[in-house]
Amino acid sequence: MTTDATTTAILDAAERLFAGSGYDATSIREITRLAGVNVAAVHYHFGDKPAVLRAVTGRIVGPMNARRFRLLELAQAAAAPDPAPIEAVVDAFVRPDIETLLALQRRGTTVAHFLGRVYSDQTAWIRQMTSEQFAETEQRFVPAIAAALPHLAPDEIAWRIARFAVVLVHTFATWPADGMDEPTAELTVRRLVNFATPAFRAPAIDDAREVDARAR
Amino acid sequence: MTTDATTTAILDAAERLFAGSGYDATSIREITRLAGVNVAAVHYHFGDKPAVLRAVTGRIVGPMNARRFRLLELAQAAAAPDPAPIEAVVDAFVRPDIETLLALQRRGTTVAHFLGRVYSDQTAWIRQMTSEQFAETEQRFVPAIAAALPHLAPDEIAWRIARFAVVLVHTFATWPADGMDEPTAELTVRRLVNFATPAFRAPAIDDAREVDARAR
DNA sequence: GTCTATACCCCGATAGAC
DNA sequence: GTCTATCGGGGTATAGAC
Repeated sequence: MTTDATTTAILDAAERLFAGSGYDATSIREITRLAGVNVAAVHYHFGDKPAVLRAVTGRIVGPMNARRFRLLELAQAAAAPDPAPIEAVVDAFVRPDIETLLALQRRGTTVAHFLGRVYSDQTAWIRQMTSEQFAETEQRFVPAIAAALPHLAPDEIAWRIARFAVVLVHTFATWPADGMDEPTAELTVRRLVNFATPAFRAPAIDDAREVDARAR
Repeated sequence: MTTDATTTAILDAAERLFAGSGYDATSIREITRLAGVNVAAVHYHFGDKPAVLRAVTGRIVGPMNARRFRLLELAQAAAAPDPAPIEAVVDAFVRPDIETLLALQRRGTTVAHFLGRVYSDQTAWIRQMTSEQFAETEQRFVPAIAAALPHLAPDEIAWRIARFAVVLVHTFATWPADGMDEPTAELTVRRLVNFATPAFRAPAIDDAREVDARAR
């Protein structure tokens, strides 16, 4: 089982160290020292160092995405038969992450910093891992946004989601060291939604050129 | 002088390797191997490894910022006595970087990836270096945006600039491997400006609540 | 499943000859 | 300014006893 005590201790320690110093700067020996287990245990339970990163990431991202999809469905159900409005879709994108981190309490800060580092890492195999995990999110949110903003092509929507995701990841990376309380978290969600919604609503550049021409 | 051949060779090699693999994953020995110089030369010319990163960064960012400030002044002069409109300010923020990278031709891709890595690095001393370099930009652009959007508090403007900067850094990190041609670069600038302008224009969240109340 | 011991390698930095 | 040699350390991974 994955609930094995040694396995969990290794994951917890790795999460903390990756969050604080990044993957490259963290050694297996540090992880085992912090976890109170033997060096060989890591190789026995995970195989190699990349597998540890994959395991730490998967443990966090799985539930987070599940929550995100559920919230999107709720927003769509609430608006039916109309499409969910763009604010609600953006909210469903951001809120699950902020709330999950808040619910994790003390570990939330660690997890935020960990996600901030992994999701902005440009190392090829790490990028591949994160973009595979992100694929389902994109696949579900592009149609939701397309329904709310029918003037945008799917490619343009995907482009904007990717830029917005970058801002969200930056929020993780700069997560306050002492965590957030509930009002601050709510404010963060509203601030992000407020900032991003008009960006999503912007006409595509070809349309913008038409608008310019019309205004002239 | 800084035009010393050995110094330049080391900087060029370090830039390439940092761009491709990141700071941690690049060793001084690799750098000297690629530069065709001796290991000890790095310590003689720079002192230590962090100093190499600082030198590589400074060589790029100095001219880039100079160009950014000049373009902001031009935009302001063109609009005088009115404040420069927000589109023009955002354009002056983005364009110098894209154009500098384009002008660097083949090296532009390397420099873009290098900047993408350094400016999203969360290591304390690297963050300090980059935020010091960014301070002057913030200091100049906050008033320029405040003049165009008087409904926003300076703190809120700084917050939005920081988020937008993150998107720009992401553009560097995902710069096409074979570089950009001029039309693509122009399209990238317009796409970014088009996406970001409405985000800057958004009312602050307290104002937004008032707007919601008024609409009710 | 857990531990010790170890193989084998690379690292940053410096001393000192040239 | 450049090079060789070396110090003192840490790294991943595995073999093999328990």
